[in-house]
Amino acid sequence: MKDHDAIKLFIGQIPRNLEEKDLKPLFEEFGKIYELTVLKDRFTGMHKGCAFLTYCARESALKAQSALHEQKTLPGMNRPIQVKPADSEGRGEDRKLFVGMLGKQQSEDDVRRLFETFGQIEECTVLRGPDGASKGCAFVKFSSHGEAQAAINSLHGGQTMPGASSSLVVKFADTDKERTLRRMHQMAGQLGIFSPMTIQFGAYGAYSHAMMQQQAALMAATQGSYLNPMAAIAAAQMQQMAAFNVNGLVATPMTPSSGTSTPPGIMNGFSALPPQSNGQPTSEPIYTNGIHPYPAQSPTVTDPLQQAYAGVQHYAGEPSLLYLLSPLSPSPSVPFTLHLCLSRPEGCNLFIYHLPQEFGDAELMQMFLPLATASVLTNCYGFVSFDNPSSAQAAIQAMNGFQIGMKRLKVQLKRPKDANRPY
DNA sequence: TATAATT
Repeated sequence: MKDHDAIKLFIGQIPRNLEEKDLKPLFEEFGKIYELTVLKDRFTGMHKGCAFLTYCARESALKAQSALHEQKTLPGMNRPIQVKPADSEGRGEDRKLFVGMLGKQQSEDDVRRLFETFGQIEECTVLRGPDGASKGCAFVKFSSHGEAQAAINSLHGGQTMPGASSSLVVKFADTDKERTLRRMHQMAGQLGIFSPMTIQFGAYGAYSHAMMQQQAALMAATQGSYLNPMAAIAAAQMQQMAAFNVNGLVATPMTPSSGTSTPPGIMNGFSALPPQSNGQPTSEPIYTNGIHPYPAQSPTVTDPLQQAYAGVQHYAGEPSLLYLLSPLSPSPSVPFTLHLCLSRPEGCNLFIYHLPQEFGDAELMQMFLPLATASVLTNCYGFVSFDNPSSAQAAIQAMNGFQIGMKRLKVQLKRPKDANRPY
C-alpha cells in the first residue's frame, strides 16, 4: 500500500477552513495519497492549521516537498505553506540554532552568509513582526548537530551587529518544554505578574485543560465581540496555559482548599466573594485548582528543566496566585469561567460590580491591567488586586462610575477582614 | 532575542 521507506510530511500554514477533502486535490498532484490528516485539538476539535500527509510513494513526498515547501501561500495565510518531513520522521531539533542579537536590518541572506561556512543550511528564518520588521533574531537549521555546534563555537558572542545591544547570541533552539516554560513566563508577565512564581494545576489537570480549551475556543469563536485585540490575545494565552498544563510540566496533586494545611493566602479574596446570582457555588472542591508558590508542595521533579523552573518557587513574598475553575453556569456550552486571584494585603483588593454580562476575563483584565496585578471575574462582578493600597485607590478613582453600555461600574475596596476567612 | 503548527 505504501513504500516501506515512505516519508510522513508535516504540512503547515493551512487555512483553518480547509479540511482533508479540500487539501487532497492540491497534494494528489504529486502522487497517490496514503494518509492525510488535519490536526485538530483533542478537546475542542479546533483545526490547528496543519496536517500530516503520507504518500504511498516516497518519491511523491520528495516531489511535493520541493514543489510546495515555502513555494506558495494558501488564501488567507501570511506565510507560505510548509511541506517537510514530520518531526517524527527524522532527528529532533538538535541541529537547529537560535540566533539572537541580530541587527534589525539583517535579512535571511545576511544570516545565511554568516553561517554557511559551518555546513549545509536547511532552513534559515528571520523572525518578523506582522509588519515585516525583524525581531532581531533568527532560526538556522543545519543538516547535522556537528555543524550547528561548530557555528556556536565560532560565532557565539564573537561580534556585535550594528544596532544590537550586545554581542551575537548563537545557541541551540529551545526544546518544546523550554518553549512552553518561556511562554508561561511571558504570559505571567502579560498578566502583570512579575514576581517569580509557580503556577500549578491540580490533580484534575486533564479536566481543567479540557475546560480551558473549551473556554478559549468560545472566546475565539466570539472574536467579533472583543472590544479590542487585547481580548483576543488573552484568549490565545489561555490556550497556551492549557497547553502548558497538559504537557505534564506540573503534576502536583492539588492542595485541599480547606483544612489547616491550606496556606492563608490561598483562601484570601476567594472565600469572601459575594454570592453568585446564578445560585451556583463560588467554588466546588473537586473543580478547584490551586496555584501556590510553596516549595514544600512542589512537584517532585526529575527533569532538569522542571527543576530549573521549580527553582523560582523559592520566593519570599506573600503567596499569590490562584487559578480557579469554578462552575458558573449549568449550560454545557459555558461551563466555566477562569478566575485569577492574587492575594494581597488589605486595602489592595477591589470588588468590581455591574460588569456587563458579556464581559469576560479578558475584558476585565484589559480594563485594569494598566493598574492592576491581577483580576478575577464572574458573570457580573470582578475582583482585582493591587500590590499596594495607593494603586488600588488610583483604580477606584479612575474606574468607579466608568460607563459601559447602559451600566456604570461600581468599584470599591473589598470588605475588610471577613469572619469567613480562615485566619 | 524565542516562530505557526508536530498526531
